[in-house]
Amino acid sequence: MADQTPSGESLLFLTDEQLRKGIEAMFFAYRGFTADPDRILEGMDYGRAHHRAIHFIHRSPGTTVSNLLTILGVTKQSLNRVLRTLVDDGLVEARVGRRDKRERHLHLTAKGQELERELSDAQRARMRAAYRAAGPQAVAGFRQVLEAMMDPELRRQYQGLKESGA
Amino acid sequence: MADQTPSGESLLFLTDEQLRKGIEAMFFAYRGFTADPDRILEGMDYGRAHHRAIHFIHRSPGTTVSNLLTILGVTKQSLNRVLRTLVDDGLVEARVGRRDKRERHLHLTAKGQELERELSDAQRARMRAAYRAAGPQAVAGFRQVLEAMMDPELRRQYQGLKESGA
DNA sequence: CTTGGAAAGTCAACAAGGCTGACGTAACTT
DNA sequence: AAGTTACGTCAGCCTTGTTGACTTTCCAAG
Repeated sequence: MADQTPSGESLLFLTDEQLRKGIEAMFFAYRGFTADPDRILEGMDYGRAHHRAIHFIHRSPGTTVSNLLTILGVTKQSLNRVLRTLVDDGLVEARVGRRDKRERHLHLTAKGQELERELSDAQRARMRAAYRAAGPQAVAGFRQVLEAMMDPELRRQYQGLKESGA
Repeated sequence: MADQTPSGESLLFLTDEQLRKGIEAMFFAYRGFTADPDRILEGMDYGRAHHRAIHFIHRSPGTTVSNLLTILGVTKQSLNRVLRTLVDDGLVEARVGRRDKRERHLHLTAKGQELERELSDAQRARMRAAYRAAGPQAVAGFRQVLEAMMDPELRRQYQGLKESGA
C-alpha cells in the first residue's frame, strides 16, 4: 500500500485526516453548488430534478428519453413525472423521432431556454468566482480529482459529454 | 470584469464552456462520492441523512443537537426523526448536559463507531484512490476550489471544523 | 421568586423526488 | 408473426425535507 509512489514525495496528503477534510469539503461545497438554482426554483413549481433535466436537454438538444435516463441515473417513472410537467408547461418539446418513431427527441422551447439561462447564469457565476479565486492551476487539480472520484461508468458519460455533442 | 488579473495569464479557464464542464464534474463526482455509503446503508433501515448525522457526531463528539442543526442545515424535526432512530437503535447516545441540562450531548456508542467506521472506510477508500491518482498538487487545487465554492457561512463551519474539535 | 425565552422534543400534515411492479401501445427487428 | 425496445402511465411505497403548533425543561434576568 505504501509502494509504487515516487519515494521522494510526501504522502501526507493521503492521511485519514486529509481525506476527512476532503470529504467535508465535498459536502459543504455541494451545498453551495446547488444553493443558487435551488433558490431560483423554489416558488416556481420546480425543483432540483427539473433543473437537472433542463441542464442536460440544453447540453444535448435532441437527446432521447433513454439517453437522459442513463445520464441522470433515475427510473423512467421518476424522470417522466418531471418531464411531463416541463412539457405541459411548455418548457420542453418532445418531438417524435423521424428515423425511429418510438423515440422522443427532447428540446428546450424559448421559454425553456430562458429558465435554463437563468439557472445556469446563477450557477456559473458562483463557479466563475470560485475558479477566479483559486486560479487555473487549482482548477486543473479540481477537475482531475473530481474525475478520479467518479464511477467508471459515470466517468465515461462525463467524458463523452465533454467533447461531442449529442 | 477583465481587469485585476495577471495580464500574462490566459483566462480560458473562465469560459462558459469550462465552467459547464466543472458543473457537470461536480454533478457526476458527487454521485460517486455518495455511492459507496449509500450501497452500505441500503438494506439497513438507514439512509444518507443518518450517515451525515453519524459523520458529524463522530467528528465532534459531545456536540449538541443545535450545533448539528447548524452544520447540517435541516430543520430540527427532520434531524430529530433521524436522531431518534439512531438513539433507539443504540448507535448514538444523547447525554443530558451537565452545565445546561436542556442540551443533549451526542456521542457514538461502540455500535455507532462500528457503523461509522464501515461507512467512512468506504468513502475514504474512494477518496484515497482519487487523491492518489491525481497527486498532491491536484488535491491542493481541488480543496481550494471547493472552499471557494462554499457559502461564506458554510465556509466558516468548514474551517471551524478543520482545526478545533467541538 | 417569578417570569421570559432558549433548547429540546413531539405530533400532525404535507411535498418532492426517489423507488418497484404491472400494464399498454406503438414501432422496430428478426 | 413473434419478440424486443422505447415510451408512457397507474398505483403505491419510502426517505427526507418542509411548516405549524405545542409542551417540557431550565437558565438567567428582573
